Amino acid sequence: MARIDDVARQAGVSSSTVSYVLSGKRSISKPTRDRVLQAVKDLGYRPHAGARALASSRTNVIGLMLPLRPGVNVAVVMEFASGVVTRARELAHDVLIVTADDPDAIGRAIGGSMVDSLIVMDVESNDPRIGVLSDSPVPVMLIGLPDDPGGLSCVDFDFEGAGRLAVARLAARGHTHLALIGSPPSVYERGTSYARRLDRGYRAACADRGLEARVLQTTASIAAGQEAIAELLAAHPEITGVVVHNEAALPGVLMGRAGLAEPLDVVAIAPESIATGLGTRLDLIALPAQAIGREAVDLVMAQSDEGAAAQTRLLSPQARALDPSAS
Amino acid sequence: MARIDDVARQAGVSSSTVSYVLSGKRSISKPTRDRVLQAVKDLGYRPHAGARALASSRTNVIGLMLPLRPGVNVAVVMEFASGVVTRARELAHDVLIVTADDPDAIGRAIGGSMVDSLIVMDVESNDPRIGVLSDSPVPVMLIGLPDDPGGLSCVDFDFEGAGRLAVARLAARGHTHLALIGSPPSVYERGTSYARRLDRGYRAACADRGLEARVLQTTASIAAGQEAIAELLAAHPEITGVVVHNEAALPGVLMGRAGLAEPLDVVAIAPESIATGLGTRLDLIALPAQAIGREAVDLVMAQSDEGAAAQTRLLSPQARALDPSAS
DNA sequence: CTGAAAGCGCTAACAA
DNA sequence: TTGTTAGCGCTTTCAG
Repeated sequence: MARIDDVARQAGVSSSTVSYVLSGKRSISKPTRDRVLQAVKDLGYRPHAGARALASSRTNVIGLMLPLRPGVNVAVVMEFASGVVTRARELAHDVLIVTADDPDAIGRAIGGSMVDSLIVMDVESNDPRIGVLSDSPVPVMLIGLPDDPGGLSCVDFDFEGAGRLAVARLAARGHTHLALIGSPPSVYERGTSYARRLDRGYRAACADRGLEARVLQTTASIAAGQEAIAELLAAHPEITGVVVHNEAALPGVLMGRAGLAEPLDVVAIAPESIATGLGTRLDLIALPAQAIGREAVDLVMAQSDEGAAAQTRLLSPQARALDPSAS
Repeated sequence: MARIDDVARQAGVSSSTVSYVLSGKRSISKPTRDRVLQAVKDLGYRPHAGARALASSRTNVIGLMLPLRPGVNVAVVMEFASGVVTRARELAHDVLIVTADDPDAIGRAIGGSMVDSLIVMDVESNDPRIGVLSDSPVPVMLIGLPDDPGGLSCVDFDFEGAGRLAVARLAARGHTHLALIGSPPSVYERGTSYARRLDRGYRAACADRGLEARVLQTTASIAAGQEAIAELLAAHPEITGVVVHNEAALPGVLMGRAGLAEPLDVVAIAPESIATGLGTRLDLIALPAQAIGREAVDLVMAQSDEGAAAQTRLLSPQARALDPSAS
């Protein structure tokens, strides 16, 4: 592997000049720059990431802490992650995976100066990691919204707004008896904030309209979705509209709906890529997971590069009718 | 952040002793070691990853190149990835994500000495990356089986065997008219080897038994799965058994089956975690994605640590009846 | 506009 | 069993 001195010699300059050409931190005359870049290309020179990190205390790597425990919806996780990775690459950064269940991982990544910043996914209302993260020497970005962010930045979807919007959509179409087919009980119990926030928005919007706010916590499986519909309509045949916030159960709900005599109006909250995969007509409130991932990168980079302050950003919900037959 | 000299001073030893205690590359008397470890703990010392990489030319990071293009089944990708990440952590390694669509990524990761080895997912029959990877200075492990591995190691599922096994299962249960609901046409066209290999095994096993080998390339969506069943039985009502190798369409196939008058025997090839999520009885040939990920790590580490030779390993298929109601 | 040289924090000979 | 020391390859003052 060629080193910086090889490039310098080949271009007839000093190694510092090569460094400056590559970093652009100093103006270099065009002829010199051209010679250097040519030498870089000729030799296939790649700066050694470790040496660079050691000398500059910057790694150009973002840590991404993601949940790998059973029960999380991997498709949704991947959607966020791909937003992070894609945006990071656009900004010339790489992404190091840090698994959430490794207790020492945070320390290793941050303390070991492996990353310039850290994005933490799947943050719960009362997340035990927040304490450790709060006095991290590098900027930390939470995806999710804990009860107390402890001074850390957060990005997330406005789930409360999404719950309200879902009810508004159904109410506007004349429905007066609704239900929410929600996250699994385990997710509620774990205190995952998005489930609670969606619930809150849904209930508030129902209350505003004097509607009864039924909620069915539903296991994450297609079968559970089917059962939920059957169960719901058996107990409450007057229900004509449901909100579904459970990606794994959604197909089952739609299957259940297909078998009904009376029409059932469904508003789903899910990433668009997942909803379109269902190939069904659907009123969708798209969970912009990719966009949130990208936003997380932008915000955390602003903090590490420009020393921007911590902030919380919620992305607003937007509904759209999905109609695969129309495309 | 405490540095190695701080630890050395605190423990009353030299920095090299600290280094040796931490790496275990030299025997250290118990009292000395204890003092060092105590100092490490007291100061919250973390070795600087870059400095370590620079001095030792080892990063303890594995690169994982994964497909992020639209159309890949993220759930399946994540399954492989989680196997890689989990196993890597067990072996005290971290994982750096390298996206496949970034043409320069391989060079940056390998040339920049960011990783000790590279695992490449979703390798196609005639993958253009193989050329570059073949003369990589670090060991490379392919997940997938190209026509010509170019001297690189490969791990994959024995899809051909899985195709044979699926037919054997159905034949053993007395079926004589079968069909394969396979990958989307785009996957076949892209030359993704697993689709072809499964196809080959399926056809061979059919041929062995004098059965007609019908194949329906199916789009990756639930709706497509439903349509596939309808279409298939409309054209060939004599079919009583199908093999499904299309995770996204599988739920649709099962929905379609539920609506039939005659029973339809289904053998699915999919990761177990995906199949169990369906909550249905199912004859499953589990695609051991996690195990493959783990195996990839083990093999590539054997290469980088012990200089083991490149090799190809295919994991054998195993069938099992899935019955959620029984659990 | 360019160069020389002092580290960044660690590992691994080489010595003792 | 432990210490001394010369780098690893780069960035960035400080000089010119």
